Amino acid sequence: MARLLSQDASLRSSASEVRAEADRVVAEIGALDARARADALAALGGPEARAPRAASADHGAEFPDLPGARSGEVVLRLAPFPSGALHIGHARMIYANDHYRKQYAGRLLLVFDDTPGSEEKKVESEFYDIIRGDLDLAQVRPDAVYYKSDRVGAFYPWALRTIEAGGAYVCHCPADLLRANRAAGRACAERDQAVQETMREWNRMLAGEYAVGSAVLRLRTDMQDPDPAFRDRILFRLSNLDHPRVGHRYRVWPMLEFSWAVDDLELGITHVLRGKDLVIEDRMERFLWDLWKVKGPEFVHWGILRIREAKVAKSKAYREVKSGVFDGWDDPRTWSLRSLDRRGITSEAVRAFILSFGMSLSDIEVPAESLYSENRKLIDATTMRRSFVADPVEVTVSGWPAGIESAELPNHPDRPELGTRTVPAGPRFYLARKDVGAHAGEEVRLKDLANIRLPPDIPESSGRLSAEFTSRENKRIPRLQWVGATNAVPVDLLGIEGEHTRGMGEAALRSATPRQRFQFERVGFVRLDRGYAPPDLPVRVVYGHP
RNA sequence: GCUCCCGUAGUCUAGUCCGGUCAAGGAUCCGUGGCCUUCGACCACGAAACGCGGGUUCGAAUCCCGCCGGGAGCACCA
Repeated sequence: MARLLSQDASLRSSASEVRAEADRVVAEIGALDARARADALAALGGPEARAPRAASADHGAEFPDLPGARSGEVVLRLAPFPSGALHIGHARMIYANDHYRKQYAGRLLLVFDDTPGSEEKKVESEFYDIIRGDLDLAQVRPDAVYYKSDRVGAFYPWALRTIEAGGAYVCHCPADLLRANRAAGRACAERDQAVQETMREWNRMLAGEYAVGSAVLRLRTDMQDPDPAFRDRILFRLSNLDHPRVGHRYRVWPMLEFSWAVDDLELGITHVLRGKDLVIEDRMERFLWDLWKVKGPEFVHWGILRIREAKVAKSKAYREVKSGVFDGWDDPRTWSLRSLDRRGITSEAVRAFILSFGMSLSDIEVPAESLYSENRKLIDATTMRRSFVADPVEVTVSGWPAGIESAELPNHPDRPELGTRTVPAGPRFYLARKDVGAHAGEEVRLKDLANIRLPPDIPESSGRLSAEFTSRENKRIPRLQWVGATNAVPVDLLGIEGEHTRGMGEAALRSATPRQRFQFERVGFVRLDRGYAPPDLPVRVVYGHP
């Protein structure tokens, strides 16, 4: 109908009649089956019937073309601050950049944004390697690596240029006064400073004549700027924090915006991809480039992303790791990339998960379930099944048929090509206390094996009890997960809240080696941390997801 | 408070620039059934959305205005 109207304006005035007629025709067509419809269409010489709309591989999420980008000429950057391991929150920075690098056959630079930070957020030497390891895990290899701390000297000429252009002044206001003035839109007396005076002051800063906190170089924007955040922002400040790479060599350090205004130029960055929490930095960089009369890269943003389960504050993770409350940077509670790896969550799953959000500017909070779903798609078909029971009770089955000493179980119920394993089966078993309690006095089936009757009274704490064999007939009664007691292995299951669950695993787990993935039936996917080390170290596995 | 950004099912996302084929597509989650000796996977079916109010138009998720809601920034951190 739309096509009719758009092609013949004269019909528009009688649109309601056209609609009625169109509805009749559509109803008529709708009554035909697909084949008749296609035939009729062909008879009219029309186009082939359209296939139903198809979704793309990335769930259809959008990555619009980068403005002005040409294949082979795009240069992007990753700019982590080395004060912790890379978190799942960093994954968007990593994969969005990597996605565009591939799309445009571009280059991706790793630039450690290692200016000294603050007392609360310090640069620490161990994190350079940790972050590079995290990128390896993520399977994103930078084309080159730079360090801001190597480039401090490169920033000073640009500071001079800014001062000469009349764009900056040295301010001695204490931090709180500076903030109050900014909020009030009030200029301090030093704002009128002449270029020559600023030059002298700047040299005094460099010469170390001022105490930390007593002088800053500020950009002269406009103290009446409608955005209070943009009023005369700071360009350089003094810091005497010991830097892991350059020690105390520099006292005058650029703020993030200034350092990037320079490096985005000097490193030849063509496109800056960042979260929209950093939009004011765009404006700062552009302001400086205008002052310097140069042209800088384009900016593209994404919205704020939160993972519902991963709301741990970065500073909290840092404290807990340092104090030893957390295992380390791969403790599941950190939600670091390495902790996901430890849980058996593949980098491909993380990538697919992140790319599913596209470059949307919406602020979103997603459940980790979506990530788990991606991982399941990737590992389910190749992951062997194993039995594990938590909080086990040893059950001895009386009347167990002689001759049944083991069972051959498939490694994967849907994939016979993964083979089978043989596990000892009875008369002694481990069953989960929870299962036994829920079916006291009932006949239950040991999954894939035989039926037994549980005793009516289950002692709260006893470690063992007895049951009786009933039959091997495949009855539709509750089926319980079991582990044959012979050669069973103690297992320590580390959960994502850092909790440990002790249980028993089937004999086949004796030979399992670190980094192997399994699905513990009815529990979830796990990854082995440490193999069995008798006499006292249980197999340790880390829980991944259902 | 000021500045900027964002509002499509429970949660993400496509569609919005260039109004009609969108009685809105996909994913995930949830429910039911199947397969069936996993609470996993797979298959089938089902439930589920254009924030609100005006306007323009034959026709609005799409354009305009107002409102409401959410987020971010307002560090001598990054």
